[in-house]
Amino acid sequence: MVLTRTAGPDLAGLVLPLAKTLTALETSIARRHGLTTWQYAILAAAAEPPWRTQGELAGAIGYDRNRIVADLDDLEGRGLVTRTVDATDRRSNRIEVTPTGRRLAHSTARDLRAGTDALLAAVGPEHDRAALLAALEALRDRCADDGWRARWLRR
Amino acid sequence: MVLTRTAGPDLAGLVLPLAKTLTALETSIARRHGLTTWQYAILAAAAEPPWRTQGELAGAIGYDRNRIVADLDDLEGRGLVTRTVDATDRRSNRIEVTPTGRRLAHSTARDLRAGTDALLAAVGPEHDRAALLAALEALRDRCADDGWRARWLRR
DNA sequence: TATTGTTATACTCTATAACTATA
DNA sequence: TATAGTTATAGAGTATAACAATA
Repeated sequence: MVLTRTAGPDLAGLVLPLAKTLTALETSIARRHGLTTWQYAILAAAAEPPWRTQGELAGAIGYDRNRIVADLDDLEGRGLVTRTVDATDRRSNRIEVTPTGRRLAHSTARDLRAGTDALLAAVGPEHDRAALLAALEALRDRCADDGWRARWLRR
Repeated sequence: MVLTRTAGPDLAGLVLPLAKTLTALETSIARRHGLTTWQYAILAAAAEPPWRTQGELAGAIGYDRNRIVADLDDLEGRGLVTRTVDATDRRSNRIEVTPTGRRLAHSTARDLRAGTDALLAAVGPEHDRAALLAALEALRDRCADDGWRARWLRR
């Protein structure tokens, strides 16, 4: 969101613009396929069993159970997912992706993958790329570390 | 913002959560120093000469000339910056950071730096860290590349 | 009483337009 | 007329609360 001007290596100054671009890429690609980024996330997450309820689905992609309703209304209306009341618990809905929805999710994922690959090509040889991804994984794990979060993210 | 489930290395799935955490870190640290992230960005950018006008300052940090007004009102009211009409062009304001504002910017930057360093410590030896930063720079530059943007970011 | 889906409401951040004073 | 600063307004995205049906 913001520059953090410091003398040394500025991690935020490197990562934040990159994240902004990746978000724009997701938005652009999803849009070309007639989806919002959340709709694509829903489709992609729901495409892999086990089937989930609406709430679980929302939670699985970091969305919320309130907003997912309208998106599912739209996806269902376009024949990309089906919503059926669970016979064992009539409060909850089972979400299933139709073959059409599955194809759409796959083609979107393919384009998205091609776009990020075209970005990653800037990093050079294969082993540099692997090292980058490994380092990013280490950072991602540290981000989830309770100790680090308690020390640095408490208000 | 969103998961991009693909088979191979998922750049967005690695970078986006990291960016979210870095943003949360900035928000948290700035808040501890009584600032919003934008206010900190303003203070940090204005702290280094050449002195700028409001609009240039906003542009320099990716902010906009409308919203910076209220932030400068606040910063000025707290004695962290001064706003003086430019004598050569009475339409524009010259923004200057006070010694107090400078100290606040520095202490905030120090904490921010310490937080990201604690993250980067997860990456291991010094040369791995350097390689990561170099790779991120390459990605950042590729993000700005007109060819890539035209191919992947057009709507 | 608790939970699932649903709807309504409010809040934050951002984007656009319009006004003033200077040039 | 054009520009810098300012103000007001509208929009997207998000978060919170309340409701009906079901358990």
